[in-house]
Amino acid sequence: MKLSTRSRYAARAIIEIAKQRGEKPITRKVICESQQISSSYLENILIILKNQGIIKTIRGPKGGYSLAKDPADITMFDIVSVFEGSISAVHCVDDPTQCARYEKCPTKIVWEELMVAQQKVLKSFTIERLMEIDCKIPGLEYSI
Amino acid sequence: MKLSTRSRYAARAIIEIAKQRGEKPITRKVICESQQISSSYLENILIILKNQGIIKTIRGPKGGYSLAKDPADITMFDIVSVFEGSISAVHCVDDPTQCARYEKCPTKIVWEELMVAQQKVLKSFTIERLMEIDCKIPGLEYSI
DNA sequence: CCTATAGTCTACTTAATTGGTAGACTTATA
DNA sequence: TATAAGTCTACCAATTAAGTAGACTATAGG
Repeated sequence: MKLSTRSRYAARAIIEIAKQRGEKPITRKVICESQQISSSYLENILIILKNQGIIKTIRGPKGGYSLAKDPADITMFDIVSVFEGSISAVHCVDDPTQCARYEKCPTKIVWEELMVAQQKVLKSFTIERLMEIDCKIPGLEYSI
Repeated sequence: MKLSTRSRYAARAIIEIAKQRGEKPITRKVICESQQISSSYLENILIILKNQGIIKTIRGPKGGYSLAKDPADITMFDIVSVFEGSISAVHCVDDPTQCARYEKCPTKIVWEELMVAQQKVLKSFTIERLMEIDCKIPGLEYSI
């Protein structure tokens, strides 16, 4: 049930990007330095976010990353689900044909409710909302 | 965010054990056959459940597995948390000292709410409740 | 046009985890 | 005392996660 570091790094990077408030793109170097994430590793993550249409990029000097849509239209669910595949805990919840006993399986009900609860929480957090929560503490960084 | 097969097998095995309703222990062989789980693999899982005081065992002929407590006192949270470690998605939610920025980290709030929501769902499902939901369909089995 | 900046692509490495298996050993019933 | 059961130790293979390296491409600005 652990979230991959990819999801967590993505969340932190997106917030860093959102802080620019559309003024100018932020470079990967700056994100890495403030978030203490390896640049090459973050590259993989940002490419995926770009392909998902969550962020956009500009190459060359003065280039960098910026949000592809309004912070109010990006949720934590959008970000996390890219890296965790489906967020459902069990395959059969996504694809009931996978399990012959699906219709009457007692445990299935647990996994379904779990997924619904998770989605609800993740969808409730937009980047906009997180920006309101955010506050800068220079000199401190994440350890995970 | 996927649940390991250990958790899922454990849940299914526990339900199988609970079906005996304390009459006599059920052998691993019987559980495996009805649940289509490898006996050696399930052994590892059942040992862990035993060490957690969730089930108890009797060795030798007429031996097998039975619940160590009342089905109403065993929740899905008890079972899942053994195999997933903590169910929290991120370390810092368990141990805030791990992260220097914890106090004001905007993403932390998401992971915390996620954990709370998960716990709530898992704790709401007791084995007793699942037994009421359960229904037998002989000849069919789980595919996952 | 050249150069420096900054993203992109491909491919690798390493370590951990997951899922699973084998076989010797212990316990206890009949 | 034979046999049915759980237990312990140790291994194996496949996958995924995390991270790295280096060549390549695009573009702003002089």
